Amino acid sequence: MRKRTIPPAIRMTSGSELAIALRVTYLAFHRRSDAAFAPLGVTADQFVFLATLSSGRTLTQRELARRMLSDPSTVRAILVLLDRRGLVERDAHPTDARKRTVALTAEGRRTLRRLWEVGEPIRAQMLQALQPDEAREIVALLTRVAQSLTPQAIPVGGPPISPEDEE
Amino acid sequence: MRKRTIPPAIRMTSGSELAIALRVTYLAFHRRSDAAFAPLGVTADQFVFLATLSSGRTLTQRELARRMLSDPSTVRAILVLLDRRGLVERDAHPTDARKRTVALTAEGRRTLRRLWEVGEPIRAQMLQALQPDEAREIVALLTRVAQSLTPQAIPVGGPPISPEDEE
DNA sequence: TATTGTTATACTCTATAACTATA
DNA sequence: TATAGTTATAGAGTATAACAATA
Repeated sequence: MRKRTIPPAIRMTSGSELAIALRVTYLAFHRRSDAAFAPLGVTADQFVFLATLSSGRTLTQRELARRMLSDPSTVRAILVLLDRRGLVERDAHPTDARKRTVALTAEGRRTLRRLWEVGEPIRAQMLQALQPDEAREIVALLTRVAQSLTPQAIPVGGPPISPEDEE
Repeated sequence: MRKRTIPPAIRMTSGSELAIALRVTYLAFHRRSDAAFAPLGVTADQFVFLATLSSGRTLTQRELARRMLSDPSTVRAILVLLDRRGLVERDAHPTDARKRTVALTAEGRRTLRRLWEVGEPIRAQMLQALQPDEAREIVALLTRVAQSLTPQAIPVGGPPISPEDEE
């Protein structure tokens, strides 16, 4: 493999290159995921909801909305769909009658397990394109970029529990 | 700065970490862009259409659909919106009466210039979170991941001209 | 008064299927 | 027959504003 004739330090990366790469990559991933999940009647976005609900303690809709960086009415719309499919259950909150708790049903958990399975090849394919240290690197860099865009510094959604806000 | 006690080589990066980082970062960027473009009455997705139309030669709707990795009817829906706003023009193809060419209007070009301007701070903010070599690195890694997901190997949308398919 | 969730409404993006016109 | 584009239709995600119930 020959050395490039232009030293890499000279070639500046523009913001739009990063924007395009980010967009193309995410969209490719999102579409592949949607296609893989479709036979199970679930979208990629809905999968993220289910995965979020499965990790950690029971959430209220409001907490879910904050966690998803979405509007409460958006969250409700998606929950209604998942409810209709019997994948989540919304119950009265034990101590605050305004709130509703959201939890996976047994079928929701079963479906989620299948979703993790059918999504695995896609994630594996992405990882195979990278060396282990490159995979660490891209996650670290993406995380830095995400934080630079959200000054409120929401940690990049680690799976299970985390010291919860209040309540 | 102290060394980590766990050598980084031991900690494997999982596919879901990459998936989450990709999603969170893209969504943050997309939402920020939408908010910045909203006063101009254009969405982030529409901006990508306009930018694609501005670079290189005139396209037909079909070519645009392939370029955007979208369905022709999706492309049409967006073009109708842009047409209504007076930002694009769809004319009869000179030699093939089935086709329609799509091009920016003068106002489309003016609006696109403004969109580049109002989007610049967001792209700059992303870049500031990275060293120049890191910016190159993340673009390269994202591109590799994107290509691993799209076996048809569509090059990651470089701006202007490229040796076009056929026609 | 502030908060949680719902309702009504609307817009964008997405895609499928049936169709027309042209090549 | 195959291709370019349209139409009709539908569903998913998004958000705003007005509202009811509760804290």
